[in-house]
Amino acid sequence: MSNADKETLDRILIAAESLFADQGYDGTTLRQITRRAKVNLAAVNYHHGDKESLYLEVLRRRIQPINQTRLAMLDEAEQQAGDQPVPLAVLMEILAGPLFELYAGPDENGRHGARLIGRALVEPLPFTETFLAGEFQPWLARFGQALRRHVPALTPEDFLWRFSFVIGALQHALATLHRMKSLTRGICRDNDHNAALPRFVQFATGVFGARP
Amino acid sequence: MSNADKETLDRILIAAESLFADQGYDGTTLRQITRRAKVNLAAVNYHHGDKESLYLEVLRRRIQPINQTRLAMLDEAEQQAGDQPVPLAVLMEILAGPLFELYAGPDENGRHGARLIGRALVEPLPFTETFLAGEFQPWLARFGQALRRHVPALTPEDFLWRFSFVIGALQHALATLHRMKSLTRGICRDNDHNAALPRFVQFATGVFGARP
DNA sequence: GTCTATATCATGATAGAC
DNA sequence: GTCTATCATGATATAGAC
Repeated sequence: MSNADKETLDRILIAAESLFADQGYDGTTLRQITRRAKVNLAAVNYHHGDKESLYLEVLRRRIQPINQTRLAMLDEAEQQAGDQPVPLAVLMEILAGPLFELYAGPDENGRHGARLIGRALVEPLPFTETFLAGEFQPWLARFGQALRRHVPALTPEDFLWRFSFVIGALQHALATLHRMKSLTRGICRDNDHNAALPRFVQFATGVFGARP
Repeated sequence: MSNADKETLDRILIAAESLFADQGYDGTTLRQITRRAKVNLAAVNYHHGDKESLYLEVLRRRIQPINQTRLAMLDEAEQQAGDQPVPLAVLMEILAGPLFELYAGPDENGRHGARLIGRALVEPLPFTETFLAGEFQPWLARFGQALRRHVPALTPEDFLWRFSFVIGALQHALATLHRMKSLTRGICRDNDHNAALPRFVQFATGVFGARP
């Protein structure tokens, strides 16, 4: 693949990502994307097929590395723990860390990607369902097992409800990180991932910690 | 207002509500709404002006009674508590109870309204911002004060982060209540508000309970 | 591979008859 | 108040020149 291709492709993906994160799938037009990417309208169809395919590519580009990292972190943590359960705080770091790192990392567009992941999971589009299920199911199954060991007395239903609450808190945090200042009347800062991650870990550890 | 008016108006609002809840604002067309409501396409413009006004009316119809109920419950709880803080579990019932009651109540369309509230708060549309701020700010301020008394040692920033996590959990629970079965591979039931509310109260009480 | 030009269609909104 | 008919716009997608 030539260099010019790569740049055009990347510009489209990056422009699409930030617009999808801000406005959602239906709220974003291909014209907005090509305008921001400074490419011709036809380029997106040529490179990515239709709008749905483009959206899935944007998602896949962010979700796959994150879930790979999570699996690798889980591997290492379980090896270190031996027969013992992986500590709760470590599990929650595995859950949230890669997302906040994407948000904060060297890739300045990562924060749009992280926000988009939160948004894509909240508002389901029909054509993303099987894709998202396939992307998350493998690592979520293993993560759930590891987490389950900390609360063996909970019924499966109780466990899943608690897990659902924690996932909701994480997605909400990701989706609002860029406007926390206005949401908190100036008390919290915008994009303050350094504040968010440890507080989330503490929060989530407490939820699954030793309580009735 | 004549009876026929009211029925037409209501049919439009109810149809719009369920479609907005399923597909979001941008994903829903006026034609879908009028088709489901079995009214003419022009009726919605005649009665409600444009699409944005209709959306705001749909939201207002659900949000106003809920926040009024919350304020009344808070009044009563504070009167009962006297100088003492209102118990945490009571506060969380005030936060979540009216929403789950709308979801489960005698109005069979309430569940779409409850889901829409969750969705409207997650994915902000430019033209809803001032409306939503105005609707929630009055009661949220009082609720925050009451909740704050349980964790006076927390910094304002820590407090707001925890509150944000809890709000996110609540919104996520509301937004996914109708598809919990598929999300949990059959373990939780769909629309099981009787399972969700007490578990949320327990969860949220724990988050603000006596922990470091 | 890239762009111009365009085909095709659906949308929100309205004018005007009844 | 309600409906038919229609408008202007902007959407996705593609055909075909270069």
